[in-house]
Amino acid sequence: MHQKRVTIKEVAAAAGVSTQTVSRVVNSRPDVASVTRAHVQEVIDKLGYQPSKIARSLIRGQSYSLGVVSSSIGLYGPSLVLQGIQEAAVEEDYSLMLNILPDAELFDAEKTLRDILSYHVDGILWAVPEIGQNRDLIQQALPTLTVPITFLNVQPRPNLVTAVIDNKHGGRIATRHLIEQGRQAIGLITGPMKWWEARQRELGWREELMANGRSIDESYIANGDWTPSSGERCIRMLLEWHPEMDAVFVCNDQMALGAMKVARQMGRIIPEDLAIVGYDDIPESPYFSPSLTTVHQDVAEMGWQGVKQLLALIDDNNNLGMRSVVLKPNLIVRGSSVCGEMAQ
Amino acid sequence: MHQKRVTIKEVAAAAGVSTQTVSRVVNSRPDVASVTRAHVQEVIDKLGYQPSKIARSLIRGQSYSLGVVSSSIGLYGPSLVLQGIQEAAVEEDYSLMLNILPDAELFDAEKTLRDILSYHVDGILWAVPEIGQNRDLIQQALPTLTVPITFLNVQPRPNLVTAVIDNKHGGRIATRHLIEQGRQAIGLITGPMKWWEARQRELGWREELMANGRSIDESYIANGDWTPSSGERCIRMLLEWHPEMDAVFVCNDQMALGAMKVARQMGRIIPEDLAIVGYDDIPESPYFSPSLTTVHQDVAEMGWQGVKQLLALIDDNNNLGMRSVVLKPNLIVRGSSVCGEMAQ
DNA sequence: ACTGTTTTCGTTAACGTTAACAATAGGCGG
DNA sequence: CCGCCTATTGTTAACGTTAACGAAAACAGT
Repeated sequence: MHQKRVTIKEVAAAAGVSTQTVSRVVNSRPDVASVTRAHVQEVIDKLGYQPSKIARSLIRGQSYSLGVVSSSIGLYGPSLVLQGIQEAAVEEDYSLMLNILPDAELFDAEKTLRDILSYHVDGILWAVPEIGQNRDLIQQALPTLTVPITFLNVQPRPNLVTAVIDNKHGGRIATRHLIEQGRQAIGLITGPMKWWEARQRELGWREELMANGRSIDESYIANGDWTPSSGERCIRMLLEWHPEMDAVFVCNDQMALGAMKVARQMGRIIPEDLAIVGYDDIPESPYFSPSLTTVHQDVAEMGWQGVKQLLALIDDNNNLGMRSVVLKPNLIVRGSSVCGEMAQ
Repeated sequence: MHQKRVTIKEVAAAAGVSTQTVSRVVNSRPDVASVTRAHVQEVIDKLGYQPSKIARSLIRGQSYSLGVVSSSIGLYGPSLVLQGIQEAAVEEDYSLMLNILPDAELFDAEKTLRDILSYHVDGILWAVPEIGQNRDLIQQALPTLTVPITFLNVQPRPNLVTAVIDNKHGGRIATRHLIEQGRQAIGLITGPMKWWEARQRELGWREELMANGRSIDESYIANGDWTPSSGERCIRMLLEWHPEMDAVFVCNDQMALGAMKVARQMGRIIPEDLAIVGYDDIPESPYFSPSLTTVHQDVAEMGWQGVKQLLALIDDNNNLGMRSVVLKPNLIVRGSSVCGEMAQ
């Protein structure tokens, strides 16, 4: 029922030239007479010929496709990363082989990579969050890799090309803001501590407090798991143990949502009694009640940068220009942390 | 710096057999002596040989890869669809070539499809929302297609294989619920009317009202654009014009978030004065204040179904079993629509 | 006219794999 | 011991394309 592929041979036959000449036209080589070129092009258009990228990649040893390994794109961050990757790839005329791991902690890295490599991708983008020891899973497979690889949002390591966001800095600016607002007792609701990103955000909170001469009370920390319900649980715990708490840095917006809801139920007015700063700047956060002050990070840009790096690695495979990229997040101040005019 | 690909020839040489024998081992053909098979397998493992899927697809005319065209995966729905597609693809041992359109309304369908086809995909999944006339863009390119295609969440049409969610039904059950709660004046905040899904949800609202003998007042409708800020704008308009309104069906959760915020600011108590039902069941909606009653649809399942259909088309390309799939959404009742025990 | 240089085009082989067929060896019945 | 069948392995060609080389024709300079 479906049309058959049009091949270069059919075009050549129809145009009365050799396949090589057609190839030259397709690839805009200079050594074709302009009359011939026009004629061949005409036949190409008429037949709707489209060169086969896979045949081409066999002979050229380059496929103009990248493998992307991602995970949990149901979350806002990861799906934006993917979007950034795609945009950069399109711009550079690359296509993407996608592989979404169903479980970011437990996967067969070897199988995944082999699978991707069997499509002769020119490089691989590793966009899986660093959780627990999941980096080890891929670490072993690395030496067998036949193409360059770039890592997104993992702990930078020597000999690894990475594009990351400075989560620690994010934690610092969030905390700094609360200090500047005159808050005295600043709590913390973390993400799952297995996550590198979560640990960095916590570290930022610690460092900023210390830098301002505050002491750190470990019982000011509650461990969440990114979900709104964990935010509820954590804030309840914190406020019961420490009724004096007047600010909390919540390590993502979803938990902040849950935390604000419960805090209100417990009689706290936000931001007067309790200032909240979130993290991620999800599209909903400006419309929380009150609107949420949060840390914004350009994850799409991170994806974009990862692609750029990967292409650089592909082009100069002696890794001379190997550099990691670090992006800084920035703070979006809204009503949940500032008393007065910004309220509501 | 990177290892070279190990080819079947090297394996054959190292094992002292012909490439064909290696091929037979790799593909688990029966006609290999078990001694030979074991030996070859050993060499394969030692060298880390991975058959090239692109060479294989050239000769076999089947690549075991599917093209996926998606768009705006920054939204919750589309990214879940993608996840469903991926899961089904993995299960069926297919890989995905991903193409995310930066603009769902304006794109070069011809170029996109040609691009994907040049990788010899076995089929294409069209997961772009139907907006305005964007279906026409691809319609023209269809006859030139060399592989089957399946459409996700578009208006079902004859001769098209589709997997869709019954958005009209979603609109009906949302509205029915509000009627059952004894609401008298039920407003509507729509999505952008260019979207097929948005029109269906509106239609559901209309039909359900009519089925219950209610008259329809066009000024009870406000047109949003999926964003929370449009929800704010719409609810303000509706409540100013119709202070008697005691319920609103808001066509997605993000707009519902904005609407609830403004309604509260305007002095309405939810759900006592104003009941709200949303649509999508985003992860945040249980934690809105009050928690949001909403229509849940299994978009991942839709993606999964689309893959199943596509594979069926690939296998029997005379389209005998061509069938479209329609999934029904269901209502999640929470605090925003029910007075009493569910409050808060 | 002769040689050298371009310009233009074709031929051959190769990328990594498998289908189709051919070939070899061993087994078995007579 | 011969012919035939079966089990196992090898050979050749092909998938669609391009690199590398070669060849023909046109042109120019002497």
